[in-house]
Order: sequence, then C-alpha cells, then structure tokens
Amino acid sequence: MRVRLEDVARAAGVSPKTVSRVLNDEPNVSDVTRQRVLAAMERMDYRPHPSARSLAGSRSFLIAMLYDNNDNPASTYLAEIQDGVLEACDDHRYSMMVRPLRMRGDDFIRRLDALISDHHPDGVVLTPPITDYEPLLRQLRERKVPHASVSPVRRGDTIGVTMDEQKAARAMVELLLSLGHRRIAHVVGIADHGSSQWRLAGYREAMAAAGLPEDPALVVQGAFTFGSGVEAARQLFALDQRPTAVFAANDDMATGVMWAAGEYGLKVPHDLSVCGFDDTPLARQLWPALTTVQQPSREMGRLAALQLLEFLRGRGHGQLVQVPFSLKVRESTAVAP
Amino acid sequence: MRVRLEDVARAAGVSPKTVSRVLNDEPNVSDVTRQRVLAAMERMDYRPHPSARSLAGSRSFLIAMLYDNNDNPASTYLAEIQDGVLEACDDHRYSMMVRPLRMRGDDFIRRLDALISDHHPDGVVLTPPITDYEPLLRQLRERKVPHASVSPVRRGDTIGVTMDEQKAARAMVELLLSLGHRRIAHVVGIADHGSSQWRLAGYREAMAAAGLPEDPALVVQGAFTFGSGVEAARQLFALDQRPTAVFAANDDMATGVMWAAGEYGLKVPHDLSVCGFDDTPLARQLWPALTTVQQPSREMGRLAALQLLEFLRGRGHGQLVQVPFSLKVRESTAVAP
DNA sequence: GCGCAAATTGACAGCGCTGTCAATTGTGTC
DNA sequence: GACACAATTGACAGCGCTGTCAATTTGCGC
Repeated sequence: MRVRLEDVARAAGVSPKTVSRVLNDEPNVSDVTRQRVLAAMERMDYRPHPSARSLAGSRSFLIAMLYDNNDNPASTYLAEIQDGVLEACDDHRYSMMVRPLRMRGDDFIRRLDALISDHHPDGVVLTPPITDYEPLLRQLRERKVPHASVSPVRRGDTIGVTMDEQKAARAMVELLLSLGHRRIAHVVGIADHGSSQWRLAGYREAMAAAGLPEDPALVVQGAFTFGSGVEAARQLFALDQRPTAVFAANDDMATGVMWAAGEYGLKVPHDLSVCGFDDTPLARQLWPALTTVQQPSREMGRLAALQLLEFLRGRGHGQLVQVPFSLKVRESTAVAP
Repeated sequence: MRVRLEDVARAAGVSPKTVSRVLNDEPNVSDVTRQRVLAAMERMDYRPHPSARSLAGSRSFLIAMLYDNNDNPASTYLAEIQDGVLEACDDHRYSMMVRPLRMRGDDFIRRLDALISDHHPDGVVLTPPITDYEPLLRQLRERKVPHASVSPVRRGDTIGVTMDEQKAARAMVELLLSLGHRRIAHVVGIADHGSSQWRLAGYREAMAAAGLPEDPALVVQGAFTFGSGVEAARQLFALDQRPTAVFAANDDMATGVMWAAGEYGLKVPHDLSVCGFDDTPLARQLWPALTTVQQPSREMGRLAALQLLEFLRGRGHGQLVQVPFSLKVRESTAVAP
C-alpha cells in the first residue's frame, strides 16, 4: 500500500512528528536525525498525502492562478504564463489550480470568496489585465491571501515580475536606426493600456536620442488587432513620404502592416522593414518571419510564482523582479532602401 | 468559522453521516430528510472541505487534464479545451489540475505514476496528440484510472468526444461548389495525421459527388504551417489553369494561401476564394476574415469531461459522443469569377 | 396487531498528517 | 558534579469527513 509518514518514522527510528518536521523543513531537528529521516524517505519513495497535510495543517500547498479572459478566445499569452507558474509549483511540490474570474459584474467577490473558502489556496498569481483591479486586491488583502502579479502596472509593495517595455521598445527602434532607417513609423496600441504607453514612450525616446524631430504623421493609432494594423499601414503608405520602417506595438498589428504592404506591392523587408512586439507564435510562422521583442511570458509566470513561493516560505519578503527582454531579429527587417 | 458537516447535521436534527449521504447523493435517505438537510446546507452556505473528503473517502474530486505540447509554444487549441474541461468540473464541484506530460523518453510512466499517487485523480482527460498512445493508455488501465479523450483517432470502447471532420470537409467543399467553383484545390496537412486524412477524404467525396474527376495537380501537400501554405499556393498559382478556390486543411495554411494570393496580385475573394479548417482566433482577425470550419474545442473539452464525470458517478457507462461542426462563412469566399 | 424483511438512520473509528505541549537530552557555568 | 537553560524529541488529540456495521424505524402480509 501507500507509504505513510508513520512508516518512514518507524524505519528511521524516530517519532512521526519528527518526520513531519523534516518534511516541512522546520528548525529544531539535529542534523544527524534529519539526514537519517531524509534517507528513509528517499529509500521508501515516500510521498506525503496532500489532503492529509492540508486537513491537519494550516497550509494547502495550493497556488491559484487567476485570470480574466473577458470571454475572449483563449490566449497563448495566458497559456504560457500558466506553463511557467506550473513549472515553479511543481519544483516546490505545490499544486496549481487555474481560475477564470470575470471581473464584470460585482459577484466576482462572491466567487473569489467561494474559491478561497473551498480550496484555501496558500497564494494567488494574478495575470493581466487583473493585476491592478483595486476591489480584487482589496479583497485579497482582507482575506490575507498572499499574491504575486505578472506585469502589474502599479508598482510599490507589489510582489511579482515586470519587464522594462519602454527600454525594449527603445532598443527595437534603435535597431531600425542602426539599419539606416530615418522615417520610422509607430503604430500605437489601445490608448489606456499601460503597454501602449510604455512602447510609445520607448519609440519617442529613441527617435529623440537620434536627434530626429517627431513627425505626427508617422505615429498612428491602432487597437492591437490585425485589422487595425492594416488600416494604420494604409494611412502610412498614403503619405507623400512613406516610412521605410514600421514599428507596431504588437505582433498582430505588425502582421496587419505586412499584409497591407503586400497589397501595396511593397516587398518586406526590401522596400519596408516591419517589426512588432510580443513574439507570439505567429511571428515565427509568418513569412518573412517577424522581427519582434520577446516577452518571456513563460519565464515571467515562473518567476512570479517563485516570488510568491519564497514569500510563503518566509524566506525573502517577496519582491518585484524585472526580467530582461530580448530582441528577436528575424527576416522582416533589413537596411533602409 | 467554517461551517462543518457536523454543524449542518445539528441544524437539520440528523446525524453527520446522514448529511454525508445527502451530500454524496447516496440512496437510502428518505425524501423528507433529504429536503431538510438540503435546506440546512443552503441556509448555512455549507461548503464541504475537499481535503477532508478525499482523505476520508475513496474519491479525490479531482480531474487531471493531460497534454503533451511537445515543447511547442502554448497553443490556443489546448487552452480552449482546458477552458471547457474546467467548466464541466466546476459544474460538478470537481477540481481540475493540468499536467504537461512529455511522451518522449520513457520516464513518462514514472511521472504519470507520481501524478497518480500524489494526487489520486478520480479521472483523466486526454488531449491530442496523446489520445492514442498505447503505453499511456495501458498504464491508465493498469492503474484503473478512468479516462476520456478529445478527438481520439481510435474508436471502440473509448470514452470521449469526436467531430465528424470528413463530413465537415465535404460540407466546406460543397459550399464552394454551390458558389459555382469547379477548379477547387486542396492543401493537405501532415500526412500521417488523422485529421489530414479525414479532411482530404471529405474533399474527394464532395468532388466525386459533384461528378468532377480528381485533378492531381489540385491536391498539394502542406504541413499545417503558414509557410507550407505559401509554398502550396505558389505551386497552384503557377498552374496553367489556376484554381478559383482553395480549401486548406487548416487555418494557418489558408492564411499562407491568402498571403501568397496578395503576392500574386490576386484579390480574395474576388479572384480567389480561400477557406480553412479549425476557426482559430486568427481566422476572425484576418482581413478578409476567413471562411472556415469551426471545431468547438471548448465544447469538446467540456463534453469529454462531462462524459468522464457521468462515468465516475456510475450513471451511464461513458460514451464517445459526436459534436456537430459548423461552417463559419466569412468574407474570404465568394461566387466563382 | 404481530412478525419479518427492507429501508432508514446513527455510532464510531480512522483516513494521514500537524499543532500543542510535555518529556527528554544536550550544553555551558560555577 | 550539580544546576539552569536551551535544544531536541515525542505523545496525543484532532483537522472534517466517510466506511463499516449495528440500531432503529417503516412497510407489508396475514
């Protein structure tokens, strides 16, 4: 049958409680005893019963990942974060549970409470766009549920992971500049989205640093969708002085720009360089493959969960760590014509 | 504090065991008693403690969803299935746990065993492409873990959900025929993939039924990727007699075909109709939006889990149900030129 | 109204672990 | 070596529920 803690205790010649202490990394166990117990556990391939642990103790060894996909189709972004969170949980012998949580309507508090009282997660990972929703944060604080966020807008005492999107955007534009481009356009994302603002700021920073005055005609509004990319590109191509490069605030819009370029008979990258942001799977599959900024979503999920787990363990107090971005230079960018 | 089963029992004036019986839908409880207990539960907002239930009883109220993404980036397909499985589990007050399980290497059995002995899932949902991997199925049978599959190739005593892809493909081609198209090309998917075969068979069936002899030049091999769609389309456009419509075996390839059409100066749908299969989020975002076959992945996940749950409950014996497909007719198809 | 089987209900132990607190052992001091 | 004190270990109850089996009630035929 199943190997129980009691069996390990007998094998190691100690009391069950001592095995429990070793299992939970508690202090006040002499080194020799600890080693002896660990050896017995190893030898017997002991696996603690999660239910028994959470029933008897105050911890559930459960992390819940909350998201709000807003009825949109499932996104790869969230799936990748989930993958990372899962990895971190696995490494620490925690379980993970995913929970969609629509924020619209006000019964979300009831549903959050149900989640908490049903499963007693030891902590919660929050993903965009619900990293900064105040009622949610308030409720979590009230219920004293520790939480970590992926890409929160709000900084401060938040635990989680961010990426310096502004710096990444700037680097992307600097790449275009280094290829000799001067008329570089930017397709902006949804206006009140933190990401849009940071990416636009990065674009401006790079242009200004290169001593290029901002040409308002080269900054067009988009909406993070393929269609909005097409529209934006059409506006740009209709200009007397067409840009030689377009930096779109995400890959979907960049794809739209490439599409529109085809429509106008512009060869990418020969006549026009195009680049995006996010490194969605699509970016790699496109033809020519899209130069873009890779946001390490999976790694960010992993780190957010890790921060949370460290915090739960009492080690460290939980921080907001920053991950490096990386430019994926592919075939959609080339020297200016 | 927490409302316990004992509290409900006291409030309803019965023994704890009787409340337990009502909670678990067991027989041998008189109707009046059952109603009284249910009312008390409702009134007190009783929520059973999952850990206590699984520790004391033989069930864990846990369903594990297994997948093998093969190190590929997270796919929306799996994310949608997961969404559906989650919904079904929620409705039945089951928890869900997701588990990536790489099949390469042979330690997957060890990892599967670890999953089973760690968490004792009551059942498992299998997703493509690991619905038909014999060693996995054997191990599940051996450990007596009930399982349901989404889109298994193998039929028989399998529990799960399928869609009639051949019929769907046929319907798609019949749509093109009804629009007056006669030279209809098909871009085939990866050869040994069940889906490729069914979709090709559907294409052939429709063409034959319309009395059109098969033109080998119109059936070109692809590989389910955007790039392979581009290549296939170039071959087709180079023909003396270009097709007026292309049915690609999935949306990614259809997108490639549309791209190549742009390259050749062909307007979709005016000069060329294009359609795909899967209804990925991309299909809707494309411009013009892609006519395609919708595979209700979310619903399939939900139904697979539902079948499994019914089976676990002892009701029904678990079946292989078939979901209806639906044609999403959008802007990429029009009457033949 | 009685006897009997079937239906309903309940008492109680125990699932595998941890929290509390008491018992034991080790350490340093004079 | 005796003492105070800290470090280590263990005994035991109990987390919230269900399985087993015994007790009680109900229904039914005569």
